[in-house]
Amino acid sequence: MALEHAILVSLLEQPGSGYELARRFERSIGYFWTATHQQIYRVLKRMEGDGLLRVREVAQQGRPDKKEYEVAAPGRAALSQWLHEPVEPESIRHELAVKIRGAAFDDPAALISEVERHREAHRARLAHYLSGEQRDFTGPGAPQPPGIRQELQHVVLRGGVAYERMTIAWLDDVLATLHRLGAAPPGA
Amino acid sequence: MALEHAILVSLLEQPGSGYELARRFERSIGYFWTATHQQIYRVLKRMEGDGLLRVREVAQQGRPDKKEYEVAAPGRAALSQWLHEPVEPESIRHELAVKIRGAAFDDPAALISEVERHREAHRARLAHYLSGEQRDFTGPGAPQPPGIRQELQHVVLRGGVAYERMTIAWLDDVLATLHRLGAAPPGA
DNA sequence: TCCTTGTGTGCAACTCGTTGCATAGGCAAG
DNA sequence: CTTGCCTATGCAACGAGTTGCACACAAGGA
Repeated sequence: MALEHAILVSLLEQPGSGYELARRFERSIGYFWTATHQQIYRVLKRMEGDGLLRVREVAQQGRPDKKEYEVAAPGRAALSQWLHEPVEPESIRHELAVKIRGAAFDDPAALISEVERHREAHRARLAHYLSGEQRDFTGPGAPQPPGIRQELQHVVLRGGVAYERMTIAWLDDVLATLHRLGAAPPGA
Repeated sequence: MALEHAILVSLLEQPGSGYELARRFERSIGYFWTATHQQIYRVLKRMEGDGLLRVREVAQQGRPDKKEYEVAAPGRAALSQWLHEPVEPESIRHELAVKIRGAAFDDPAALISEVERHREAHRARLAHYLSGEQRDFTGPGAPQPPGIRQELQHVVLRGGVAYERMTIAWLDDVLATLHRLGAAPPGA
């Protein structure tokens, strides 16, 4: 059900079409909740049917028409209700960790390039977060003083930054461990 | 498909029944991959049908019989193949982050108790990891010198510890932010 | 001219994952 | 002796999420 809520939040921040939402889910909101355009279109249709959203056909020039969605009163109420009920702390799912444990039954050194690839992806994401932070929150163009919305978006972004930094440090630890094991004789 | 691989790793570490696997997915492997017993039983059946696992009926006294699974040669090969192909870096899914951004459209202060609850859950998980680390890796009962399997399990556990520490620090940041906003006048 | 890229929406089929329920025996506490 | 918990396996139904494909039009480059 969380996709619904992520869509409500995103549409409250800014009304938009399914396509636009899909692109937001590649950045911004997508940093901590992912969805494909298929899923988004399907859920938007259902939410509209449930009266959570209003839709408006918008003609555009040089582009196909779009359906712009915005949050209706029941949608706002649904979000508010969800905010007041507890959600369970996340259960992490980390494929790479499974691989690392699995490497004990194969060749640990073969994982090195894979881990380096992940490290590079996280480094790039961190750089991306930091430039976004500069642009939207700490740079000269940022709203002064920041509103509640900016404050909350910023603290979420700081979480992303902390996550990436922690992950990069851990991947360095993993690489050091794999190199150490590569130097030692293999065996189960 | 990652559940299959997590099961292969877990059964290589120690053969066992669906029930036993389900319990491992509540600790150990479950720290970075979750699954319910339903899913596990279904996947075990499929994997056995695909020849990845061998099954053996084991009679027990005072308890129902169980089916003990162990990895067959094709299962080992499937794991090895997976280890050699790249997986995409994780897309995080963090419901609490969605809530925090959503709080801008409701009452931010109402989230405080929820965030505190999460903080407590992460604190408990960290304590649990640390005691497990002491028991299995850094304490006096740990194997000396550690084998490859221990080294890799340990580095994964260190990742869990780093994750929990980072998360607790971030939740403190979130709490400070929410308190600061609570002192200021509300408004969208 | 054709091919690719981008905007915009959507169906169909599938796998993954969750929830509720069912069965069945043993064991322990009230 | 009944209630509840633990071990142990499983079905059925649903919801969440992915993948592949399709259509339609516009713009730009080869």
